[in-house]
Amino acid sequence: MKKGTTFALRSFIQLFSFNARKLSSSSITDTTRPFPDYSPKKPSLRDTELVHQIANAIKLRRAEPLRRSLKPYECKFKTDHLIWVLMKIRSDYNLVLDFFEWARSRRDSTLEALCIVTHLAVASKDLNVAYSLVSSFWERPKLSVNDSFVQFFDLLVYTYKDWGSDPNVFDVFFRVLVEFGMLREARKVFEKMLSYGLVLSVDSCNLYLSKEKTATAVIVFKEFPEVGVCWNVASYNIVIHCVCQLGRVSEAHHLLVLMELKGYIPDVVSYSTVINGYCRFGELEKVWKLIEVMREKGLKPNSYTYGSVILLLCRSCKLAEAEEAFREMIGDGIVPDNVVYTTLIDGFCKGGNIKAASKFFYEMLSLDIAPDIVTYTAIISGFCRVGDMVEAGKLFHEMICRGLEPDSVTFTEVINGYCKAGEIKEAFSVHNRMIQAGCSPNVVTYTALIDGLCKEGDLDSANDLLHEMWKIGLQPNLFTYNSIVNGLCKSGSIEEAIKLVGEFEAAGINPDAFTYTTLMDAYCKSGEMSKAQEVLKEMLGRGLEPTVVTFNVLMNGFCLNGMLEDGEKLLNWMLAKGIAPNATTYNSLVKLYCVRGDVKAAAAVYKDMCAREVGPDGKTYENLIRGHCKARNMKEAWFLYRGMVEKGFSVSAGTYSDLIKGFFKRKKFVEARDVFEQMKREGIAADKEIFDFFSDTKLKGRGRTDTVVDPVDEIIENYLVDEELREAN
DNA sequence: AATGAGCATA
Repeated sequence: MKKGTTFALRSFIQLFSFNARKLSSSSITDTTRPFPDYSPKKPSLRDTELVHQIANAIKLRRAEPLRRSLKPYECKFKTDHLIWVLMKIRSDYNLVLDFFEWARSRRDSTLEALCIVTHLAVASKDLNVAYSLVSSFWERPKLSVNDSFVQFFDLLVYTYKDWGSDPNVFDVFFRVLVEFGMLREARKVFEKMLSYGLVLSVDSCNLYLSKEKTATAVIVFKEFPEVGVCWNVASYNIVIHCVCQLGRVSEAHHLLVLMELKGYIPDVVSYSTVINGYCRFGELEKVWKLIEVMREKGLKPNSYTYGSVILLLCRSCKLAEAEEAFREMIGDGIVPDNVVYTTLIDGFCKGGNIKAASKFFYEMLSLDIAPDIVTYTAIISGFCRVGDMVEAGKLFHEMICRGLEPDSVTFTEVINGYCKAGEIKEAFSVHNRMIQAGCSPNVVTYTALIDGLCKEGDLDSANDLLHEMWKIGLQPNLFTYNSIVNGLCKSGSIEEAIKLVGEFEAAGINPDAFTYTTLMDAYCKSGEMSKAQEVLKEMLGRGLEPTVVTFNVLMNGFCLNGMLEDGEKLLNWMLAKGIAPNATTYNSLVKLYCVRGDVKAAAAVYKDMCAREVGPDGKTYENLIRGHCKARNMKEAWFLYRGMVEKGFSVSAGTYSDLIKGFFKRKKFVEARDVFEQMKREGIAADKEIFDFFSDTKLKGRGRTDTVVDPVDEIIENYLVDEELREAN
């Protein structure tokens, strides 16, 4: 524990502020209460004799174990004697501790004695022991917490004058309360101490400030100086953080400026906290500017500062810049920690670039930076996201082997991964393991399972699970209901879904943009565009903010239904309204143009999206490659394929097929085979069509031998076996 | 004194 410093408030002011003013010191005596006198019960003659004997025995036989020295007195010793003995041995602090422990072990201790020993510990500057003595009071359950607290505190005050008179004791007491989350009680202690003319140390007040609710902390920060607390830089940092948490980042920035004007020199933490605030609200420009300012002040951004910036860049899909910032940080001589690595890993996983994420993961391993459960959860979720449950399972196992216990987040992530991969059985088996491991599934876990069942079309089981949730006392939330709404929609029961929305709304859970977007999507896909627009109207009427996805659903609807003009109109409308389209928005249009055979138009859309700095995703590439392959424009298709791989997007079996077919049509057999080999290396099985291409060429003798797949090629062989089996059935 | 992870929509 840090050493606390307590000032006698009034004398502090007298010394430094109102040096020679007697008036203030006389007004002090008016308002300040003196500490009470200590008047213990007097021992009887017989007790005095016993106490004397005990004290002498343990003092003289200091070298022996206390238990042995006290053996002769064991029977006669009563709780009342404890304090009288302590009075006799108080100058020998270590003896006091031993004796108190002895009395405690035979349950002959009192709260008053605990207070006395605490005072002696503080007086001996043994703050750690003082801290654990006070803590021990709350670690052993008492009848009523509140009563005991008052009792404890009153006794501490009562014994103060005679047993130590070291004001640090109240800092210790206060800190324990704060650490135990008893903030109201801590506050009471603070105020009581004021009435005795003592003000607790800044360090203790900072601890309290950091644990208090954000809004309260801001108020405390304003009020405490009035009673004599002199805040320091750390206090400012805590409050800056609170103000950021309240979403008032510019105010926090203002506080940063203000503190400097008041003579407190902001440090790296002050700047980093405001920077982190701006990062949370996506104000990248202000972030760069502030980093510049802090550099000018001679402060070097550290891994926290960079971590915040990197997180923002990841969240805004600027992964290349995130990596750039990371390299810059290393170039700056800052050693990255596991948090920064985890941020990057998670960022790249969410951006669909599992390769880059893995690269960072192994990079951190090679640097001996130990991944923790958050890191593992991030990388596992990355593999889950791309549907690679084999790798996800491996990492899950590896993490357990490293002695890291998966928590409910990790388990839920894996369960969700299996659900999304359609492996519901596996998901439930992990669910069972989770329970066996003593980890309780929560609403998120159940929602993942329900969503998985819904996507399987097993709405009955989903419903059963919903009832199980109720049974074990878990309240389904909006996520849970939205999953079921989606399930109903996908199974064609849009009306049922709408009924359910009405039901949970009546139960006090209001539908959100997700709910409405799901319903819109259902109508779009069933070709009922006017109904979809009605849902949109209702959603807007309720003041719900549509998201890009809402418009993407609409865009997808237009494109699916061949309403190209409406789609283009929607895009322009979005641009005019300042709603930033993303890759999915453009993908719908790209796809429609490709389907119509208008690759030129598709390429124009692609160019447009790039010009607007919307990064293409895997789907963009897939659609464009398919379009170009269909148009036999293999140069362009190959270029896009290279770009796609370079950016780390995984290439699907479909895209490989498109390329192979395209090359075949162009009679580029070497290229076709290269792609096929690459596909094999990735462990992706070719479909029948591709196989036919290769076998046809072979049969017809059109291809050169080296372009033909080896007849013992395992994939084809496997395929043949499969086909034969299928045909046999 | 300040950073990182899970569930719903295209």
